[in-house]
Amino acid sequence: MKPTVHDIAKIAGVSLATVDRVLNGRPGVRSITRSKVEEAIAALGYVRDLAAANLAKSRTYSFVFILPENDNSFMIGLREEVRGAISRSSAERTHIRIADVPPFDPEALVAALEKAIADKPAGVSFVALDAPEVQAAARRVTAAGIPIVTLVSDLPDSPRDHYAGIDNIAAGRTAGSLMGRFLSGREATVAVLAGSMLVRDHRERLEGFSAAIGEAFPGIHILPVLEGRDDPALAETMISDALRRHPDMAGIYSLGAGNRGLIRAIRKADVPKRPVVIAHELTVSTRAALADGIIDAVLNQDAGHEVRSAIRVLKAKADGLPVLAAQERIRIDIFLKDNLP
Amino acid sequence: MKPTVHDIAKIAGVSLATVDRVLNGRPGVRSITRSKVEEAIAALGYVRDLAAANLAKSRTYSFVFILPENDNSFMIGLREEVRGAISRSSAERTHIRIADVPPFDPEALVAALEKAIADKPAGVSFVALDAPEVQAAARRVTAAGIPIVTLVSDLPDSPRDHYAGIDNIAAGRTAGSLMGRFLSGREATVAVLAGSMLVRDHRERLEGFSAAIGEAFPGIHILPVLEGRDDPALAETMISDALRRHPDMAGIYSLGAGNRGLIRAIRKADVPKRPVVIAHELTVSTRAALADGIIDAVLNQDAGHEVRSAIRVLKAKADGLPVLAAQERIRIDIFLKDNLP
DNA sequence: CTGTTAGCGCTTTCAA
DNA sequence: TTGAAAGCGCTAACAG
Repeated sequence: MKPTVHDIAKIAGVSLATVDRVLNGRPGVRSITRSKVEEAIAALGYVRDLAAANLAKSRTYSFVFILPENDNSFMIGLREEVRGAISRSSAERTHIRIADVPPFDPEALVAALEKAIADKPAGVSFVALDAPEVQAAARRVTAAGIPIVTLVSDLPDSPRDHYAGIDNIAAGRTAGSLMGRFLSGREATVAVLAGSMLVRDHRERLEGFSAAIGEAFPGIHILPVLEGRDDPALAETMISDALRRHPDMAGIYSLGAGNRGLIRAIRKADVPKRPVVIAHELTVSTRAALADGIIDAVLNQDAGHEVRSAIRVLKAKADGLPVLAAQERIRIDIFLKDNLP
Repeated sequence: MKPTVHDIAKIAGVSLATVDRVLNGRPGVRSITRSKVEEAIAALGYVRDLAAANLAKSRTYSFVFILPENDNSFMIGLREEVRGAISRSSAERTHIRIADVPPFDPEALVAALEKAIADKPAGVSFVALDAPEVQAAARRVTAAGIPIVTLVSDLPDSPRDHYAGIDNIAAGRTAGSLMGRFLSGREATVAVLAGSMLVRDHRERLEGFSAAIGEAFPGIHILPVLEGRDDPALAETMISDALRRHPDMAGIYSLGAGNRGLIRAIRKADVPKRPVVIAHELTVSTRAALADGIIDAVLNQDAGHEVRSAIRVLKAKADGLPVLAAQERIRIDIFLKDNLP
């Protein structure tokens, strides 16, 4: 039989309450008593039954998820996943609040973090913006003893406990390699469509893409980045223009959102040969374009996995437990039309 | 406050024991009483607290995992993952037994299934072999009320509750598409190295590969399949021979195991240009070959995910609970040297 | 500083 | 056919 607190109490010759105090590092135990209990714990190889403990405490983990009110499919999907987690709250002993913030607004994010601190939740998860004031706010969250998991976009040089998202440099490199291979390393001109170079993810993807191309495919020439602000209409205009100016354009890497516009531009384009297109995030539109052969590959991060992982990690951190690294690694999914889920 | 059995008892005007009997569909309740209780349950929107129930029952889920004593890296890794799960047993309230069976031996698998039935576990998971006697045995497991999750290799036309593994036809198609794209659709000869055409996974991968090539890359000619029995030494000989006979060979698809031999053969080969190589399963050797540029892409199934998923699903089935399909879908991971984990 | 006692939400004898 | 009461493993008052 698995040892319980009773066994410890018996062996150490103390009461349940004292065992509990030692187990939970609460004060008010003579060090001599404490060590007797600790010996018994070690001798028995005791491991606490978290479920029973949570039952006794009628514990629910309260978390705050701070999400940007972005209207692209990916962010909408991410929010949907958090809602899904909320609907499973009772079974998972969680209480999750979604805090909405305007996109790309560090001030608003800081305010939301302050509000979260006031709530004293068991954990906070947010889509980070790479700004000093956000880092400072994150430090305050940590100082308040609240675990942090950054979601989708990381906050380096901050004390966040975990990042639930992909390695964007690696994603960019992957896109670069695929582009190079699909173009067979021949002389070619490729365009890059980004949302904004102010966003860290986009900068990193571009960095990885350029590096991979530069190292292995010297014949490929990358045009200056087009910043489409993740806006379909703007993306459409920019890509149409670019295709007109460079009718020989052999490839397009779309590393941000707004792919609906990109897809429209390509469908309408009057070019001898469709360019190789690699985009990010599997959405209704990119999926359809992949199936139709308009897009050649889609790199994806699984929003559901990210949200579930963030919750698991926050729980573990709240309980001071280790996480299963392999389970929490967010993959860079590569989808061709052949392996669509 | 979340409603509890006490609330139900109060509202229905019965005792806890009766509520419990209704909740668990146990006999000995007048139908009039039963409906009173059911009304109360519905009115309150009651959902049972599984953790509390398991505590009261001091329940542990006992599972049997039947694994082939195969000595390739993938199977070794799979076994390692099951061991990892065993080491987490106490926290996860599971008791997992590994049953070893000789590989590719339907009789042995059937015997192991029979033994599992005798154990009366809460669930069984096994790497299926596609044989009628195995299907029959699986039916007996189901008849005994034991949930089944097939692992890595599926058993069609059987009543298995779930399959924790990848879609091998899609994997083959993916390999085919990548091969075609990497070869730019030019005239080319490619070889296929399989373990055995008697294994369903391998047949399906070949089927998908051939289909994808046939549909989109008519210039590519696929040589007759080489059956290397997942044996490195044999694979090495076969690939070396093939490269000698076809010095112009442009690609190799290795859809089984034994990749160490394949890699050695390629390293030693005296050919003008290295072929494009696509292999399955990320192992120490395929990983190194990927990094060195010997292998161009590796398709992988995450053994850790498969095992954790199998356990989650078996638990859910044992409790009659639904599963989160998105969480349990095993992806076809595509690794280039740029997105290695 | 330490122990007693009453639960958390559910299940399970054992009586009635 | 129903109910009372004890208990799963742990925690949290409240006394001493």
